[in-house]
Amino acid sequence: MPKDRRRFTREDPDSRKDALIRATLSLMAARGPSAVTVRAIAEEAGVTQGMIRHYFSSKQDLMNAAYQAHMQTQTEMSQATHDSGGGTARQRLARLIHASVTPPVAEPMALSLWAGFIHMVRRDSAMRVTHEKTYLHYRDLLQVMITAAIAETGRKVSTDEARSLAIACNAVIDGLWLEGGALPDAFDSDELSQIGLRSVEAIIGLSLTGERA
Amino acid sequence: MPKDRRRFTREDPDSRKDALIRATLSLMAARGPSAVTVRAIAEEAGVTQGMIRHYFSSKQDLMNAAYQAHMQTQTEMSQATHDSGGGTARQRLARLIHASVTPPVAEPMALSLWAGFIHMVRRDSAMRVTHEKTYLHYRDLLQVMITAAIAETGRKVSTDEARSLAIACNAVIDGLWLEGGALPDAFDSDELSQIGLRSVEAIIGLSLTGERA
DNA sequence: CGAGTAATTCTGCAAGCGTATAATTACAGA
DNA sequence: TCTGTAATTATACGCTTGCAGAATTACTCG
Repeated sequence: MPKDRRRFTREDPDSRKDALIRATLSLMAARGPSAVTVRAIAEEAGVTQGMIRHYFSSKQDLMNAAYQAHMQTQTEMSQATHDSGGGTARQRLARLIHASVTPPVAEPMALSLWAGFIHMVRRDSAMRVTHEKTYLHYRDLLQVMITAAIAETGRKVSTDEARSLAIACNAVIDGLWLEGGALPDAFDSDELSQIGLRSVEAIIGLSLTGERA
Repeated sequence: MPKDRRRFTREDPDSRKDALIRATLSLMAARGPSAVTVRAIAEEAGVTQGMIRHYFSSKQDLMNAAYQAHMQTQTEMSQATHDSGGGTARQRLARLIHASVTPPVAEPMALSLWAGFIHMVRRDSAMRVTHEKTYLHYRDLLQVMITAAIAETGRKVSTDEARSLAIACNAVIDGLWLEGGALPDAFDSDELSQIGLRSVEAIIGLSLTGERA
């Protein structure tokens, strides 16, 4: 009777789920969607494949959870810097922009993750809701901060105008994030951050750094 | 002796390859990377699966060809409008921007295609070369046109400055392209095009439409 | 310390995958 | 019209996939 069944310790559900989610994201980022199999996830998480269906109702369910976790992390990372520290609205806006186009928010693996999930977003309504919420939440934050930054200089903007400016600034940031992730070696360090800052300044017609462009 | 073997007609190699490539792109766009199987491709193209390995050395080889074909189409579509028609450099730049953020260049399926291929780009060197060439080609075109547009007003820009402006404008365009594709219902028609135009005007400090913002 | 139970591992299955190759067919040229 | 050959279809193989359920183990509670 060969008793080579592997030993294990019971862990609390949350840490097990977390391990599975982290394994999923790690595989998706490093090796693409086709490498995200239940067996690979289990191995990466250090468990056997049965655990996936024990803690999630299906592989797709785990994917949804992983996507949600990733988006939340991205949001938190880009906003942590600007929330803390205080300063003027312009300074906080500058910090938000910088954080959004530099690591750890902007890096090749984050782009891989985004690309790996985006096609599921189109077909899975739960994932689509997560996606829209995250995007609009970020853009709304941008809109509020742009409005505040402009207000500091005494000018006022209508809601419609602020919306357009936020869409534009969001596009610059998204574009730089995308390019930095797709061609990581094509730009100097800080180059994308500086370009992002100057572009937003030009779009909203306002210096964020105290210097004149 | 059941002779239910399907009838067929011989076609020239180019049209067969083209049908397989179009089927590949169609599946990738509509149903994502996991739906792109040799059997699905063959069915979509109206042939049997043996054809794929008859005309391509492997499925991956077909994927490369499809990616290349897609990128070439995108490039041609975005540049067709601005090349023809003449006009000032500013007018041609405005047309290029408009074409780049409106259908058929900017649409959900183009984004799906891009996302589906991007992870292969990271690992396959042939695909990476195609990717870099396409990206840099577009950005260089942008840089040339920005330089020309500014020159029309009598100003001059250094090469370094033109490069930064091109990266910034490319980011806006990419960002709007991405957002239009990811949330097709979140924007009015022409909204993204107008925002793109105004943003580029602000970044390069120049009116492209003859009006003052 | 012993029994119950839930967490975890293990094994198996049906379906689908990419690839290889044999069998057939359509067409060109003699 | 017949024959050779390349294009096309059809079939099969070995492997992997997601999923399901039985077997086993670690831990809790009396």
